[in-house]
Amino acid sequence: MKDVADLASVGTITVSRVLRTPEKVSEAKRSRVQKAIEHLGYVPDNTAGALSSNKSRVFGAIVSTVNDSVFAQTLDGLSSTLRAAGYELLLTSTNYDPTVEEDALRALLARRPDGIVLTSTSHSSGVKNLLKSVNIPIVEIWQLPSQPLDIAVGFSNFQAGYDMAHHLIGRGKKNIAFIGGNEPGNDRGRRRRDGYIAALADAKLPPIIWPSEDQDLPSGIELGAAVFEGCLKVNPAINAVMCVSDQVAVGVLCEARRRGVEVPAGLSVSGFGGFELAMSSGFDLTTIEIPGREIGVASAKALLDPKAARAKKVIDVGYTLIERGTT
Amino acid sequence: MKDVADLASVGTITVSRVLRTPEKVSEAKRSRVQKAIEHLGYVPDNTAGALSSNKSRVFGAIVSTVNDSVFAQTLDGLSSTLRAAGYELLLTSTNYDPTVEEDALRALLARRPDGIVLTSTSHSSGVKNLLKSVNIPIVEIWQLPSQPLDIAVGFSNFQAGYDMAHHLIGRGKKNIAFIGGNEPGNDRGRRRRDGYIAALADAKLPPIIWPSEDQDLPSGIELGAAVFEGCLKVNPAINAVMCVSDQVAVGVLCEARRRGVEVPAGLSVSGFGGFELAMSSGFDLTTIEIPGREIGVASAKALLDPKAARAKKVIDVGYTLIERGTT
DNA sequence: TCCCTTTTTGGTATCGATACCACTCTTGAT
DNA sequence: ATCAAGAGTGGTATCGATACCAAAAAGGGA
Repeated sequence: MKDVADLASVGTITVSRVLRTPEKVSEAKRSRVQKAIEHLGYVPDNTAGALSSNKSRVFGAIVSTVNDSVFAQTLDGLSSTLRAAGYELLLTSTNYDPTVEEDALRALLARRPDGIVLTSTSHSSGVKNLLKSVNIPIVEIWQLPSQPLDIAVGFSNFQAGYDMAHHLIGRGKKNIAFIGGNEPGNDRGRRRRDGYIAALADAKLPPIIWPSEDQDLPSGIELGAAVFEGCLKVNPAINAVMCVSDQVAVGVLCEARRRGVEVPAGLSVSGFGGFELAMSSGFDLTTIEIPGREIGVASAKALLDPKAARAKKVIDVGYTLIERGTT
Repeated sequence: MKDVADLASVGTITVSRVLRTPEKVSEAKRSRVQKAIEHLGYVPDNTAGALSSNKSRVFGAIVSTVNDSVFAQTLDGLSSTLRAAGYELLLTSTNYDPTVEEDALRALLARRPDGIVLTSTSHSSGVKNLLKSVNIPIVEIWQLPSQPLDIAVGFSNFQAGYDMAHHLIGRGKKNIAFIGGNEPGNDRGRRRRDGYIAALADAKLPPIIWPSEDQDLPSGIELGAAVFEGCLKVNPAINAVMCVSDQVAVGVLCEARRRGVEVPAGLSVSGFGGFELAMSSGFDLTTIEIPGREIGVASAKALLDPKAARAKKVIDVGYTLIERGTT
């Protein structure tokens, strides 16, 4: 920076101002400095800037996994929006292991981020204390918690589950099973199941949950395929399955087609998530779409302007129930 | 840090050593310092450490998208391995827009990463100059470039395309079409297609490529579904389709089933990528699986020990051709 | 023309850790 | 008993930017 300042015959502080607050520097010097920067190929050192200004221009994210298409969209929206504003994203994934969260957070805080995004689950007290001790915006995403730590961006899984069950009931189905949602450390599916249970209770219908907590079955597509042997065999009266995810639903549809089960006449199927495949003509699945990218964009905005976001506290981006051919 | 040092009655430098090189501190002081750290809830400031030691303990990654399951696995492997070694990952995605790469890189370099991972495509000269001017390990992933900038981790798309075409030829198919691979800014699919063309040339068979460059068709599953109207109608003799991705292949399979086309007797179908769905019993797709996570892990190791990695220069993780029911 | 306000500019201290060097204290061999 | 080698420890300068304050330059009205 000293070199740039010398070449442009200005003070170092003026170089700093050209980069951070160009409007405060006169046109003449600004262009001289810019030319010098280009000529020397100067790349500023943000670690030094972070130390002196106490602003790292970096945000941290702790997510359960990047390996999920809707989740990836959120990251995409987050990172693009932040980068457009001159910020970068420090990413950490926990792989659904809650014991990792505190370590990951500690490592993140050592990099002095200007804010943190994390997936909202039940956090350990260590995590809560760490978050309370730093004075930066905290954004919890996806599930809207009843008691947000600071700011929350997401939607209600319970309500989504309720709505979908209500939709199936409205189609005249009386024996509706809920498939999946027992993966440990992922309570989002569980909340959708709770919504399902509530909707069936309101309609005075008995809930059927499969598989039960103690059954160890594969997840995703394979679970869907196993429905026919495991769930429908025990209870052949079932004429609708509400799946915890689109992946499971696609598994059910593939297997139904193979067995010649008519959808939706013989069996209604619904999904959740807006998985690309489900939208395609080949499946035509009724599902609930989550605006994944929008969650990312809204979180980024909350981080960039925490004052405005804190006024709202909870930002509900909603979801869309899309009725298609399988119900 | 001063507070911790005072509480433990040691010098600040000893506190620093407890955190970075604990083996160089006597047992007694080490535990005293550790107790003080815990008692005060001290979280070290890495930005200061980065400034003085010239080591940020952060690596940068520039990827085209996180929204792709195999890609996400790579990120996952990368981030987990780095975190286990006490490093963090600064993530930037370009959304397949090559003009973004230079800006993203410049922003990344301002954070003084200890190394950089980027997807190997043709880089602009600005990007190359920036990379040359910094003296840190650069790892190019996925496609193995003929002239690596520094270190490369991946596999040969050309060879993969060649092998799959060879496999189909070996199954006795003579009229093999290649579906997809024309998306702009993504030359990996194009290389697989080139491998296909080479294999057909070796077998003295005519290549059939669909869609042509100027046709504007959807990508992914929808493209697969469109094959029957667009490609097979023009050339009904085709009895095998080699798809640029598993998504496209799944689209073909769904539509084939609907139309009652027998697979593989009437039409062989192959994919690429190891998309979860393709592995499932519902599709049983012949495909080429890429060890996405392994690419990430190997890249992380290369970043952490560049000397060893530079000795190899190019690390080929290979791929696996998995013959299943569709060919 | 002069004085006051506003804009533009630069000097210096500072952020919090680590590198470097110097020093003390062991330990073990002669 | 003496000395050398090495382990353990601390003081101080330093990394490269920005905050803070002061000063200079530029307008603008009387």
